[in-house]
Amino acid sequence: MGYSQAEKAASRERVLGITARKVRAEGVSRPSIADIMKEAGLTHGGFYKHFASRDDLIGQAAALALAEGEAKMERSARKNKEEPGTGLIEAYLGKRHRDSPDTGCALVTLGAAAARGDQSFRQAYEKQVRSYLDLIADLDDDPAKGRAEAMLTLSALVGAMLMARAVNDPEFSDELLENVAEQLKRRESESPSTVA
Amino acid sequence: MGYSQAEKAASRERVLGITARKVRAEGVSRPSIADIMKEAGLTHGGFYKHFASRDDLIGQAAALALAEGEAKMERSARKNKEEPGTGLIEAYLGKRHRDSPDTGCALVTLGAAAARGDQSFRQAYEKQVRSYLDLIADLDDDPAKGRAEAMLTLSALVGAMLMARAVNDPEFSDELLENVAEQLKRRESESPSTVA
DNA sequence: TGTACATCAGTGAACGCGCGTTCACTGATGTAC
DNA sequence: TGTACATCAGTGAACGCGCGTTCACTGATGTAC
Repeated sequence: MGYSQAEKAASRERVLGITARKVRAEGVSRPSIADIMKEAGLTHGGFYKHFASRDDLIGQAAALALAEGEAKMERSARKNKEEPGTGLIEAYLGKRHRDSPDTGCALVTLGAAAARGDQSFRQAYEKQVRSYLDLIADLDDDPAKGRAEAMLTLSALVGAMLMARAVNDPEFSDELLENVAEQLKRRESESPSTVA
Repeated sequence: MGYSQAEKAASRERVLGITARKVRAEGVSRPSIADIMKEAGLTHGGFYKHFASRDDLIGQAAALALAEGEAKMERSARKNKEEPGTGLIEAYLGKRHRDSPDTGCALVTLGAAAARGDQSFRQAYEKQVRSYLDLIADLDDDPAKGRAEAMLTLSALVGAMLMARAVNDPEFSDELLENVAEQLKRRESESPSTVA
């Protein structure tokens, strides 16, 4: 039927965005090209006008998922509070975040996949980890707080969310999120600030 | 050729153990029945004498992987120290653990899969989380330390290992493990012990 | 204790389906003149 | 500004491979007598 260059670019971005969501929700191996294209309102044949292969798409979508997740998290954190440090903790360990992995932080959903992935996947993942560490340091009131402390905070956020999603009992899941959030916030306020 | 009941049981256990390792190393979707059976020294046809379906095997293997991982971790922790609390932290966040995911803690490798999995998978995962929390409480010197503190510790262990494996730069990975371990050990020794 | 026979773990060929990839084709876009 | 034509995004059929699953068959095991 003939399509303009703008339409092509729009199609590409639509496919990429849909895949970024699917990858977080279903993992890197499950989403099929046919399903993705159908959700984008296209047929599977045209796929290769946009991407060299399925791996190519998944790689780009994973990188996008990582970037999207953090951007969203940062917005929530800054919006919630005049104390964005605890705002981040509350947003990250919130039930809303737990219940919408498809739009949430991809460090949680893509960690195991990145560990088994190729170099570019791991680089994208690492970039996001570093970026989160900067964000945590940036949001904190106490600028003297160290890198090591940010690493502990990020590890606890990611680990708690991973487990809260994987566990079967909803109450236990809530308990995990709430307790870890409370511990981290207390740590934040007590602020021993004795950096090594 | 004819096989004894003991041989059948041995085959079954071999297949299950191999799959438990493969599942941690490659995820739940990748390992194929043919590959698993070949590694067990068998042909793929006999598979259904032992398991109802691929899903059946994967489910059982995931549960086994979770149990094996923790048992191994507990052994390392108790062996390493007269202070098994810090022993656990060192064993868990050690490079040996990072570099052998196929025999390590499956909370890390199977978290995202469990989140997308069926109820029995999630129950097995949850059981292991609870068991780890008990273990952490048990190993700690200070019996007054609370459940919430154990949750923070476990979250940090799991999150740090997830990221340390996913990141590309080996030095950064080391740094993550070392800093989080140091922070957790300091927390352990300072022991504010002010339980809510 | 020895013999006859049913069982069933393991084999390897075959089936069927899903899915990534290819390809000939269509027709509006967008450029050359 | 209008006309001719090459380009190429999108279509849908077809291909081929991997893989889960089935099945007829084999022959030692282990039980019945």
